[in-house]
Amino acid sequence: MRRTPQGETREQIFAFVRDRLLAGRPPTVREVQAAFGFRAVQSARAHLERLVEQGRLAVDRGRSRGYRLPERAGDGPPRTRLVPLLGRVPAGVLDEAVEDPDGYLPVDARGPASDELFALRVRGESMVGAGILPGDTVIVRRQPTARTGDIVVALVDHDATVKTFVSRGDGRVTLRPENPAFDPIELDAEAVVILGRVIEVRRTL
Amino acid sequence: MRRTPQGETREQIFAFVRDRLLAGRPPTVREVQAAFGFRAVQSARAHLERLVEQGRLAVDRGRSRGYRLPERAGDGPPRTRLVPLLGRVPAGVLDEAVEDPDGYLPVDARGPASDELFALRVRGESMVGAGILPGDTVIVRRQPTARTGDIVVALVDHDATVKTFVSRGDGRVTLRPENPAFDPIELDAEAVVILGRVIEVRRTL
DNA sequence: TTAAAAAGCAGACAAATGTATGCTATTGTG
DNA sequence: CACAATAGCATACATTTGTCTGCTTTTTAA
Repeated sequence: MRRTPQGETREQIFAFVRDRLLAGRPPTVREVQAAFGFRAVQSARAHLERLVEQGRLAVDRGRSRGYRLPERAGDGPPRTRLVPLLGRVPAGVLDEAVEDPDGYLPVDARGPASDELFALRVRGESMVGAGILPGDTVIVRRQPTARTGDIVVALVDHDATVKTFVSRGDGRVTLRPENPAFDPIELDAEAVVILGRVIEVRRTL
Repeated sequence: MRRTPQGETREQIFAFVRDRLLAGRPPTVREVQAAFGFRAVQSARAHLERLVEQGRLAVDRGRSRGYRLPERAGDGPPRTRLVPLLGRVPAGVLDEAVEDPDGYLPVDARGPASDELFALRVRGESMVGAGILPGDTVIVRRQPTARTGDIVVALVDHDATVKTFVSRGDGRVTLRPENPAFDPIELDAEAVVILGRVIEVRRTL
């Protein structure tokens, strides 16, 4: 029954449980017991219940491995989805490309439906002015239209390209690169095939 | 005993389990049973065991909620982890900041040392030249040292800042902004407190 | 056509797991 | 000091949950 200073063990228990939860592996009370060498289940349980009282943990009563991180007000827990990473988009046949992705990215998709998202690797330097570098990955929400200022993925000459969308009053649209070294692309509004809008940019270093 | 076409239900079960696992909430066999309206536990269990045979799921035998995503080498499904998003880092006490995060981000942590990650929101324009804009989120691997060229999070005047790390031969280091409007910071190598290295940059539009 | 595989049901058992009660010893505080 | 709060132990009990055996019906393939 060797004791530790007040609250110290509890901190370690919280860290332990938290790491387990972040790793997607909620622990049982007895796993906590074992991890800290308690000889009684209740020793672990008392700590856990205390953490719940303090609001640092939440719990599904009666369920196994029921301890969870409390959902902070406003934003709930991340709703992670896997989004297909497309190598290239062959001439607009998006559905086929989605069927055979290069891989999957985890995305916090609390907003839109998960099947309306896909990811694309950026080629070229035409968007460096917007902080989008070659090799970056963009996460795109599929939608056929866009508003001025949106960064979109559009089909130009049977190839997907990332540009800023600008709607002009005269029935034409501009796909604007964010790089003075590139020229804007002007098209008839009807001729523009928009695959979707960029909602996130990622870069792995 | 209404049947579904071969393999169809199994796909849905896999998607269900996968989503639960990605959300950090491994389901029980009976939860799968309930989710699909099976009248027998074994119906759900048979599907799950089949998915394990196929290598699409892994399982901790005898443990409750023991089904997991298999960790394949190479390009298997992403090993998603939730990484704490820190609002600010008060004077180097990183552990305390991790205890009370602003939220969590899903990260594909197939690489090494996935439990040493945290995320930070970038303030200021000092790194726009590297494609890191104000408001961007950086994902950081905790490490006390860095190599020249690494983009690091360092403590300068009790505040966390993102800069490019440059080690010079004379026992001093430079924290270099990637923006000509900012001046480099020079420090003694011993005086630099490096919190970690930036491994990913994210921007939500 | 016939056999094997697949999908599902029913019921039961055993292990894992959450929960409760009562106890001792230590620490902190008015 | 007295006393409450804290930390921990021991044991028991109830629920949850994983696992198993045997069965029926449909689909697939030899």
